[in-house]
Amino acid sequence: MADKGPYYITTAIAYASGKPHIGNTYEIVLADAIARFKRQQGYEVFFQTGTEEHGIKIEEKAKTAGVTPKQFVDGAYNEIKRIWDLMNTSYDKFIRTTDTYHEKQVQKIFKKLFDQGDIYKGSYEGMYCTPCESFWTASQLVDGKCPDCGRPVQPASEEAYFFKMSKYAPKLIQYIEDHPEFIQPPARKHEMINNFLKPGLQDLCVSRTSFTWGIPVTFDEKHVVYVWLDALVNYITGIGYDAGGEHEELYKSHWPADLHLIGKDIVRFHTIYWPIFLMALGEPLPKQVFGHPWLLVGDGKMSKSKGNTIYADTLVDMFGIDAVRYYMIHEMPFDNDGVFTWDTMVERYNSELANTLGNLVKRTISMGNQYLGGVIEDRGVKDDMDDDLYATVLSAKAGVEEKMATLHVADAVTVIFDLFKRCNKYIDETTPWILGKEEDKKDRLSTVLYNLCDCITIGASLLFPYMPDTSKAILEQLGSKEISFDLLDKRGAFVSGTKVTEDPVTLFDRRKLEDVLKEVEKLYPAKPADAGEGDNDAALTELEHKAQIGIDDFDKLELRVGVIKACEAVEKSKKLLCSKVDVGDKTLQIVSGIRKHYSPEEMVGKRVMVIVNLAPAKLAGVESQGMLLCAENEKGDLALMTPEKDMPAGALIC
RNA sequence: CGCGGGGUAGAGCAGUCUGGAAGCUCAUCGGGCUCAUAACCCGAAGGUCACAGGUUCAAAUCCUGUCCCCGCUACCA
Repeated sequence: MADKGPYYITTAIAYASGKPHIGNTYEIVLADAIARFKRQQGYEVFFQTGTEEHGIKIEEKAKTAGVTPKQFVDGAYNEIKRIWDLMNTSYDKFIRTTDTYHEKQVQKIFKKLFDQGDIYKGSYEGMYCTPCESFWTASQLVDGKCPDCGRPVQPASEEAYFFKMSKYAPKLIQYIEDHPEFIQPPARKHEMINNFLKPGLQDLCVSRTSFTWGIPVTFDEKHVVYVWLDALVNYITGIGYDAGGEHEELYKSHWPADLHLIGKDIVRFHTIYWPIFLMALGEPLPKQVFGHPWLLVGDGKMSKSKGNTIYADTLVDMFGIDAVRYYMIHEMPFDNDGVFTWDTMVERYNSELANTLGNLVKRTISMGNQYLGGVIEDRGVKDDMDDDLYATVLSAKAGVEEKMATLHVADAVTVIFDLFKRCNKYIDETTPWILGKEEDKKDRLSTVLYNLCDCITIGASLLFPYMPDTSKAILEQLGSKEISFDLLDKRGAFVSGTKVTEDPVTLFDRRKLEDVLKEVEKLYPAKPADAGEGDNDAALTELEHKAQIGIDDFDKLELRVGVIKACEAVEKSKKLLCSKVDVGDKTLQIVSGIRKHYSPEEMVGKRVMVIVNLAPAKLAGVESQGMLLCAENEKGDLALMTPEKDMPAGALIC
């Protein structure tokens, strides 16, 4: 096969905080399909994935678990790698940000950028959480509070290193506009330019002093390198970049990357910060960044028996590796989030895998054995029907290439399954079981079955990048060999006279939805029905718990019943309501992000739970002097907390 | 008037750039076939292509306005 040159593809590195769920697993499978396809086309592919192992969160999780951070990430790494391997992904390199060579390069890179003036020492203005000793930027805050402990934060400043983002912004805008294919899907590009680049980039804080589980800055040891700088450069350190210019061969041949495959949530880091870091280092920018949508877990009707966290290994146990790969690859729209449901999983499995594909292979081989003793020869008795069959089959390769060129991976798979469907139709058109009964039609019969084996060989070969095991299994049953990609648009992939297997195995056993649901029920036992609807059953959700506190911590809070006297929408906001709340001896003005759930009218008169002694803050320019407490479920629905008996405004909650 | 994406058959989606008889999968109904995994093949029913205007011989597709949904951002103390 012709060598088409290097192709470097990466996934984002997975955060080593626990077992990856199917949403995380989707990315590696998608990347694997692309990588395998590119190899098939003849590219010299290098496919990198890995784990991000630093940061305060990991430091804390390790503490909670009573192990060292390193022990903790070793465990997470093993689990992540196990899932990646389970999914049969063909990565060439698995990088860990705790790998020594990576840490060394990060330190050299930091130093280099400092020496050339792109990184400078300044002070970090941010929101500080005293108990956690952590700084947060406004965007990191969760509900305006510390994302870790949920407590209020105060403005503060500390010494930190900054990267001069603004210096490179014009060059980056130019690059993005000159390379319309750089950010995919295109919608993301507009978000980046309009939300970040056009308003002006802020310098990025690239060091922290608030935790130690990170890569130390060599010349100022109380600082560790900010996690994103550490993480992003994995794409170059993994293939042998050296900040001193002593690059390894792999780096020379494969950088810049052809594709960074990442989740849509981190597009900003990959299309703004990462390119700017590279510009500062004087290295070329990656050719394309694709922010893929998310694979979500929907709930649908059978909610009682379902959880929110589904892991790939659970699915593999039930359906097999390739069926899960198929689902992940095929059920995802190009730029909309996809949803996993058990119904859809079973439906795709039965309809496409068992019926269309599995059954096709089985019936073809069975007929070959039944009528021809298993030896399939092309005896040259042709018919117009054959040309029509081949018209579809031989154009499939071009169809797949076209779809893959724009990363429409799901559509590429559809093209292949259209091929298999056409084969099923051909069987009905040619009625081999009738030909088989008449001695003088034997030659025609043989040709018909030859054509089928030929077409299935082509289809199975095209299928390889997406469902490698299935592809191999089909070819093996046909007695066929792996076919060079260049030959997949020509007749004759299947060698005339080949003997097919005597007892074809069923590739995909049909599954009954009710049986699957029973298994699911066992795996995810439903919580005893307490509420009426039960449609947001959280039985299996792993809740994140906060550190235990003492009664004295609780005593710091002043919680009282408040009565809402007046309420109006905050004009400049979509989410905020501004309420005047009577808390007994005074009326507080409180701004809350609940506009989606409550109208100003219905708020008035409600008795609610209020934190009275929260430091005031401005939201959308409006001062807020407290906080209304709400319960929130995983879907984001909110409900105000109200006393279950009538209590007066100002009643202490304790 | 912050930026962007979307609203197409019961469900899930394609088609919109480059106007030219509304398509795919599943589900439903009818028929065919029996090699095969209750499979496979054919056909039918089912859509005012969010709404209202406009351009055009012709609009799901182009233009204008309106209504909903969803991301991102600012701001969910």
